[in-house]
Amino acid sequence: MRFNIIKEMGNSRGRVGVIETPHGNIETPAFIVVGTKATVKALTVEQVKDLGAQALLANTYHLYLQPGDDLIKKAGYIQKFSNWDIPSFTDSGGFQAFSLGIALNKKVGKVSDKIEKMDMVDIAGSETSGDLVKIDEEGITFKSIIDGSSHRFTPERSIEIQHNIGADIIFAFDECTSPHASYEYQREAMNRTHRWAKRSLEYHKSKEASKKQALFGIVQGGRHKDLREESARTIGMMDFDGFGIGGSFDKQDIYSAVGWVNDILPKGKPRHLLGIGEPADLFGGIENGIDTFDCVTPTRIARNGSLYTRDGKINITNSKYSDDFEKIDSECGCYTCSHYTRAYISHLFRAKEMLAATLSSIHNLYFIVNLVKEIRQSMLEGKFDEFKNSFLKRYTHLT
RNA sequence: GCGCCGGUCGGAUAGCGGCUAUUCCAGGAGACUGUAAAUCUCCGGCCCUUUGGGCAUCACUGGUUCGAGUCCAGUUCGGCGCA
Repeated sequence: MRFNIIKEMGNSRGRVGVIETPHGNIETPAFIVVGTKATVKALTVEQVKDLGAQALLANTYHLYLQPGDDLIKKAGYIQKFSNWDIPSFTDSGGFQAFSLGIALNKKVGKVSDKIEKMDMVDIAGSETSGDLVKIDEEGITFKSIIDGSSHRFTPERSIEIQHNIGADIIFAFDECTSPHASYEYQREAMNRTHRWAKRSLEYHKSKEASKKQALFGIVQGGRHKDLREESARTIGMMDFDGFGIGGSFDKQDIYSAVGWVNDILPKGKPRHLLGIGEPADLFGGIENGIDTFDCVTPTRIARNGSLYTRDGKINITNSKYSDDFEKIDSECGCYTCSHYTRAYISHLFRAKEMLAATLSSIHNLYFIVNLVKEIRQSMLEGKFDEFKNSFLKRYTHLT
């Protein structure tokens, strides 16, 4: 993998670049489409490519459990197995320490609106007590979400599985903490993640796969400036090919946290912001030095009836759309908008037809993927701020 | 005409003497950020001084009872059977 920076913005941390992988280039900034189980839900990979996606991201934990990483290797890696003939990423499985642990247990998300002190006290003590996950120094013990069987991931095992899956860019094994975790716990988890990063890197470098697959280290530290900076220094000094910024955020502080980190990370390597992708977050991330994003939001909310428009999100199942014969977004050039109306999509949801998920996912992914492309273009033209302001003004209905 | 069975929210249901009448569907709204998500949450009689409170309600009328959707009688509507 190689990363070339084409242009740096003078007035912010933003940059335009190209990541070269064995399966093609990614023009950055870019939105990476999530296909956890080696499929983007409701879509064929041809549909995903047609809407403009440059790369895909799958998940180590899910593919290890089903169908098994050995099988994917045997099939000819993920490129052959699932016909993903474009650049690909795999997440390390570390996020599941959070999503199947404390997040499930306490029903909290990774991005928090309101950090309440009472919650912090309640949750800090039981941070690792999720029913499906146990964390220790060596690794993480999971219960399978499929059959309840017990499985263990260590940094070495995660990398081995990711080698078997064969994505172009893979991630070090890390621990994602709850935004409600105490400072002390965030520090403890961050330090563990650093030790795991070193082990992930050493294992990776010892294998032949490291010549084809790039390994990104992950910066943690929650929403605390000192921890984020310490994590960026520690991970940034290691010989990774690029970096992921992970963990939990206070909704208001995502961009500042990203900025703290990117001021420290080496400039010449790509930075991926893990799991963030609301329109406003894309602008905030990019101007703070993020090169790639992945996020489930466009596809998940699509399946649940929420669709992006230039004027904000709409819930297409609302009764007022049942006889609305306009496009989802009047300015959208996606396949869905060029062929179907709001009324039709609304009908498909009410009738519980599968096509609702497909057409909605195409639209939302197109919206986000191409928004990032527009942002990239605005950067090349030196009009980032102008584009950002006009987009967000309209999207958030603020005048 | 006689007999039997039944009428509970828009639909379908639970409840078989007790305190807040259940659940599912349809309907309305909201949530979702490295996917246990085609998922989840909330609303659904009326009124008020609405973080609460009050009054109703199980076809209708009357009765038994401390207490009735529930038991009894009649009425009414519907289904089935027999003439």
